[in-house]
Amino acid sequence: MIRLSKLADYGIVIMTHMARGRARQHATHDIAEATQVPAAMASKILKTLVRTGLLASNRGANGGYVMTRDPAMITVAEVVEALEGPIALTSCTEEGETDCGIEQLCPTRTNWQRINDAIRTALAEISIGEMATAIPSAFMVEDDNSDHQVSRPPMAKLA
Amino acid sequence: MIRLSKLADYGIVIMTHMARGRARQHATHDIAEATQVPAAMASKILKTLVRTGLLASNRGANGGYVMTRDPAMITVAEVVEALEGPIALTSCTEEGETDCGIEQLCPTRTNWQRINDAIRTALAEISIGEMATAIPSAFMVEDDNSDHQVSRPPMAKLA
DNA sequence: TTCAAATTGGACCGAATTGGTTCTATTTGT
DNA sequence: ACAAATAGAACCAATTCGGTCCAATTTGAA
Ligand code: FES
Ligand code: FES
Repeated sequence: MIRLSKLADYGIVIMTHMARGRARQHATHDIAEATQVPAAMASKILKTLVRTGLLASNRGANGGYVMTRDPAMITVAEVVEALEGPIALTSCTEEGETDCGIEQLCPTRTNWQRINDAIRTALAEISIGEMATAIPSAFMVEDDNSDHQVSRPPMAKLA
Repeated sequence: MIRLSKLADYGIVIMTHMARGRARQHATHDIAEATQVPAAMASKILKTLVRTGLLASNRGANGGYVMTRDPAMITVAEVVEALEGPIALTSCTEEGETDCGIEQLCPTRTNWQRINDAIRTALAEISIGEMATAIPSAFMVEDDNSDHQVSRPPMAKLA
């Protein structure tokens, strides 16, 4: 009923991958290959993740991307927000858009806010760290190609 | 970060309106006027709400739409689902789409499910009744034109 | 110093989705 | 018979989205 954009979907997959790998730094090419996200797409995503501060980059030869924080401290909400742009709330709740006289009273408005909050909270309660390591390690497969792949099965649709 | 379609947005506004008005039956024209949703649009929405069973219709002259349930018993989740089509979960979780070998183990998958559930729950925890009547009645304006309007300010963007 | 491996930023495009309209058929009260 | 409604579907325009491509820059290494 609510669709998450592929950008965000991919973004989470990528972050999860980076969190899992023991390598501290990852190059676009490797990430794309491992996650099956089209390289150009992955690049685009990585770039914006840098802009938003969730990743840092080392340019030039032997460059790559590094997570700036402990994966356990990064929420999926952050990743999604980073990729789907600034969190635009209901137009009514936005600054300066005082069109419908009864702002202070309108029940619909406050209820929407409740819904908004509920969703954001849900998304903020799961960390990339969890996404990456929720499997009991005993069950982990040898070669880490068990990485979550996007190939055919994208994670896209929500709820 | 997550956009609700205008269809769903409008749908909720319309249902809320119908819940609020003391009239049991509402004609498309009146609803459109009251909510500022373009008439054709409103019509389309009402039709599908009937198809999904949230509304009943009386055809012919003096016809109109009626809620089939107590507004307090209708959740926003239901309205949204009714209008945005069947709830498609992650392709991986859908039947028959067993592409990525490790379904049983993939942590990402189970976490997505958690997120999905969290969101659906959030949406299911607010009833149309609440949307319509959350204001302490003491504060209600005389003429019910204080109805939530869509005109300029649509409720569209979520979280 | 020159080359190759990387990231950066932005423009760009085709396809899918969405928001919205319109038209015809059907039902029903008067 | 007529008018007021809903039913259903086709249809169109505009936006958004998924994805690609390119020119510029940075940096390690031969
Ligand atoms: S529409 Fe703006 S407050 Fe209700
Ligand atoms: S991608 Fe299907 S289970 Fe992880």
